[in-house]
Amino acid sequence: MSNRVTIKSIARDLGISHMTVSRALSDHPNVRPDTRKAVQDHARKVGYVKNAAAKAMRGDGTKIVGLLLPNIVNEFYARFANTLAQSCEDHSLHLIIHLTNDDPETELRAFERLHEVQAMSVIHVPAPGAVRNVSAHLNGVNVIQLIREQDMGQPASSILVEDHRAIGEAVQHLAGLGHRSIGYIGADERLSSGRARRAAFEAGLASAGLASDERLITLGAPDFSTGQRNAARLLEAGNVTAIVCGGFEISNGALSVFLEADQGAVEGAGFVGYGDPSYYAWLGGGVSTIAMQVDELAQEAARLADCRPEEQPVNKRSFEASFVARNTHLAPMRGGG
Amino acid sequence: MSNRVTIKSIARDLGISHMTVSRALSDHPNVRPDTRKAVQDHARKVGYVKNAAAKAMRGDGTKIVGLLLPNIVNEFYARFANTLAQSCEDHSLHLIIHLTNDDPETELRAFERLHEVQAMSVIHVPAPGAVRNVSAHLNGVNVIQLIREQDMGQPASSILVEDHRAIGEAVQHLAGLGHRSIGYIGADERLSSGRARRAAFEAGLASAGLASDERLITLGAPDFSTGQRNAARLLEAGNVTAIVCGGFEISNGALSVFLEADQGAVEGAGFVGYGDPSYYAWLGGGVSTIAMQVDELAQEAARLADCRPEEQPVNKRSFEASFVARNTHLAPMRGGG
DNA sequence: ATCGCATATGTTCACGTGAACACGATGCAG
DNA sequence: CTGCATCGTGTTCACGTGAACATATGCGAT
Repeated sequence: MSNRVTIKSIARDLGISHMTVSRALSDHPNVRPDTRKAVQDHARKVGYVKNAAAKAMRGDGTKIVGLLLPNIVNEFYARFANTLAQSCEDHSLHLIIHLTNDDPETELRAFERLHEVQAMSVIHVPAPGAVRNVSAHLNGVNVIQLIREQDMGQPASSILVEDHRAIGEAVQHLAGLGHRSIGYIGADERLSSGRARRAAFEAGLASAGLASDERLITLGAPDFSTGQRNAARLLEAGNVTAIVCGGFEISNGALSVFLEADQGAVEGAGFVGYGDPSYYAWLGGGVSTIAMQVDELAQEAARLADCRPEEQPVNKRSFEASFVARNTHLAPMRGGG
Repeated sequence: MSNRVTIKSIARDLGISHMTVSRALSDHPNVRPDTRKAVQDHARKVGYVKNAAAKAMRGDGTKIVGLLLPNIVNEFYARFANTLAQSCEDHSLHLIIHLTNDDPETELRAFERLHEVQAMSVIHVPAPGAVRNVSAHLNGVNVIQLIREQDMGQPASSILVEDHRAIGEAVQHLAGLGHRSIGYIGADERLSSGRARRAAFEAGLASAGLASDERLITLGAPDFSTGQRNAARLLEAGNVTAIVCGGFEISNGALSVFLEADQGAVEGAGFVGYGDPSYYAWLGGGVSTIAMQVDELAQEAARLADCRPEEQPVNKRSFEASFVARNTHLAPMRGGG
């Protein structure tokens, strides 16, 4: 049935020892050229593929990279995963995906599953919440945090988005359009990114000469409904003429409120999203937003992941985000046909 | 360094044989209850996690599922992968993702990589092109084809979208709006789905009492640029007043032409897309399209994947697509701010 | 007491790979 | 032609797990 071709079966075929085969296939110098060629030719003919499990058992490292994302539907994460998968191909890494839904329990289980397969590296967007007892699963694992930083009880590399400047520009852009009451919707203080973006927003207000008003800063979980709920609340309260978003899902949620609102309700209201999915260029005449260098983030992630943990120094890199000005005053959706 | 907790290290700790530990952890009956409890407690305390590689080597099956998709940015594939990943979690399966970009060579390499890790099942959207010599990598693998069918030189299950009726409805919907010259953009005959959708389109024309015109049926690779190029061509030629799409990427490409065109160029032109990403509900006032039961497809895929190949009978299931009527005459993008 | 059987535990082995070591053959310096 | 390095190849072992087989203990029936 599952008569797999192994180094030993090749050795039997050729009447030699399995070590000669092993050496020939890994281009070890101490093999006669003709032996090497015979082995390599035969291996190709019978379709030999190395057994990753056997290598893993020897402690040679698994070449498995785990990816933990809140979800993979949001286009930022999807695009990140897409580029990462391609880069992993280039690095001969196996990419295992787990979705956390930003839930610490689910994240913990994902780490455990990755421990099972002895993942070499784990790239993850840390879920909000207290330090979980993941460290048991991180022994000898190369941990790479994405976008957010969180203490894991052991050294970890991180790949961050530096969006301070871009968010400031967004606020100044809105101020330049005459907005004086600008609301903010972001993730709460449990996330490092939530803290940083909120600070960037307030710094932006300050440098635009506007006062910061606690009531216009609305925080919550980094999800669609937080965006939806808070956008509706801010607009209904009527004490805001523009909204800046500080999160991918939050941005989509808030945007949905703008697009589905009556024309009158959001007439003249300004909106700046977060993240730049392809369709933002079209929605409502073009959504102004904060864009990040997704492909670069992913390539850097693959680069960091392609190292045995012991030889990977802890590494921290930031990639600058940019403000994309489009049609900041969105056109709501035309009445459906 | 990597002092992993193993069944043997636990045995040493407790001064018993590793087999007693193995039996206790797998709830084998022949273990004294107190021994079992002692082992399980200790295992939990020291954070034992089973070694997947060792199990794989014994031929116990790897619980690894490979997923081969053209890309993971298109929201259909992203959503499929998202639900599949969650379902795999439920089934305790490890999900490895590979992107084929619809290229047979890349697909072949992906199969080889999955062979390396002895994937138990592979779920894939077959790339267009001739039969590749993948069969060498499919020994003892549970093959599940998604959306498209292609001979792999060995039995394979398949999960398909039955879109004949929905495409027919789309054509009739357009005919009902007065369109007489309806163009079609789809994948060419190398894909089973390309053949089926084209046939469905022509059947739709027939049942709407319209003649089929070869020149209005444009085929190509299942990608964005095919949609873009052919939509532009059909609209410029001016012998078409509506377009039906037969592919996810094709639909996005064609849609981009509508949204970026001058108001005059597409005034009154009808459009029906393929696939139903969330933003189709908003773009251009709402895009009419063919929607599929993505979550159901993914759950069924996980179900089929969670079987040792030898015990998985070949299985063929179809899920009915539906036509979603929205604002069939799209509003182009308003001039940007 | 002896046998037989069930229960609980221990020992050995295989899986595929490659490091470590062992061995014979060749070459070359003394 | 001896001694010793080098080259090509072979043998053994470990990695973690669990099946198969082996052993020990207890207990009831004869």
